[in-house]
Amino acid sequence: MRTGGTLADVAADQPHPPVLSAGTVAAVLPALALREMRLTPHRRAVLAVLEHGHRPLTTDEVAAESAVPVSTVYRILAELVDAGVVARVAGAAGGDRHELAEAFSDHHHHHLVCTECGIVTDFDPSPALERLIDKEVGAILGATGFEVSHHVFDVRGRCRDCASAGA
Amino acid sequence: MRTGGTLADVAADQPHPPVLSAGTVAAVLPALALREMRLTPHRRAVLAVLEHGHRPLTTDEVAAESAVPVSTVYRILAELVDAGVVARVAGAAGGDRHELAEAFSDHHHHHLVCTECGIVTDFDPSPALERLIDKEVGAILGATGFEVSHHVFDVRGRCRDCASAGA
DNA sequence: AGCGACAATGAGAATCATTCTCAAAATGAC
DNA sequence: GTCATTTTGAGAATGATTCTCATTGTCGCT
Repeated sequence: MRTGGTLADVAADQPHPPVLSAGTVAAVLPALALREMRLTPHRRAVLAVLEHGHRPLTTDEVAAESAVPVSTVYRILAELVDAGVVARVAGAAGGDRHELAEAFSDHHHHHLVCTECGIVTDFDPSPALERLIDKEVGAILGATGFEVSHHVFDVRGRCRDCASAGA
Repeated sequence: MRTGGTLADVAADQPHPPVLSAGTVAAVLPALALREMRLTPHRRAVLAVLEHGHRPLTTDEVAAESAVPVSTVYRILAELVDAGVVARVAGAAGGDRHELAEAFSDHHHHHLVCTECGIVTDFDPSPALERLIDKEVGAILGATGFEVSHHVFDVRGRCRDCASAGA
């Protein structure tokens, strides 16, 4: 083989398993090391799928795209959530979704959750909103004794597809 | 019986099932009528429990306090969510929770979700934050084609009890 | 008061996502 | 290489939620 192989040919050979970016690898390794966890091929595959998803994915989506067995995906996701590398996102329905934790991803963002098909998309908040949220959230501990770890700001409704299809 | 019965005695006979307030009944009836649903004793009991809970309750909590069979509670909650009378709240774990929808409850509020024990408490946002959120959310449709129905602003962390017990 | 149509109920079966189990395979240290 | 440890994976076990369907309750009508 490989006679007149082009880049496209190579890409066609591996349509599914995406590759984990070097930057993410560098960021993730120390976090895993803290827990004495290795960056195994499977974990790498799961992270790669999440990184390339650019939106929270269901466990099934991760399993399908990473070609890792379901039971292993469940375990790996749980471990990664534990290690703080992955965030669990409560979607509309059809099971929880996961995405790279913000510290390992590009930026702070929020979610548009479609209550019809359950898909979740990322969207960026304005800095002004974030500043106000942070201020507000900071006051909670004093007022209620509740120890804040982070906040979730989701917007629910119908995604463009469901809105145009539905009515 | 009923010889020297006092109010306290009567109360002791029905410690659990709370009563649905007249205001809520008035607000809920038209919403049910739209769906040709009746305000049956069971539905009334479920709503009463939610109204008196003052925080999102799990299905089991509702079943236990309303003395309505579990399978019926599931169906009733689903119907009421459908009718827009009840809101489903994604808690930390241990199943979804439900509370009266904002339109039928006292006010707009958000949630403090304890990631340790899963309990969810209501808290009030500041008007300034709400105004900014509304403005921001209003811009989403134009920018993304996403048809917003409402927003969810949850704060996650450890409740006072778990924080003091845990460490 | 009686009837008929339909809404509501509930006990248990069925389903579905998630977790657990445990033996086999991979890895890293020496 | 060899050992100790971590990771994996197929399937069983669990637990929450949904479904089924025969029974019961309710409303409108007479």
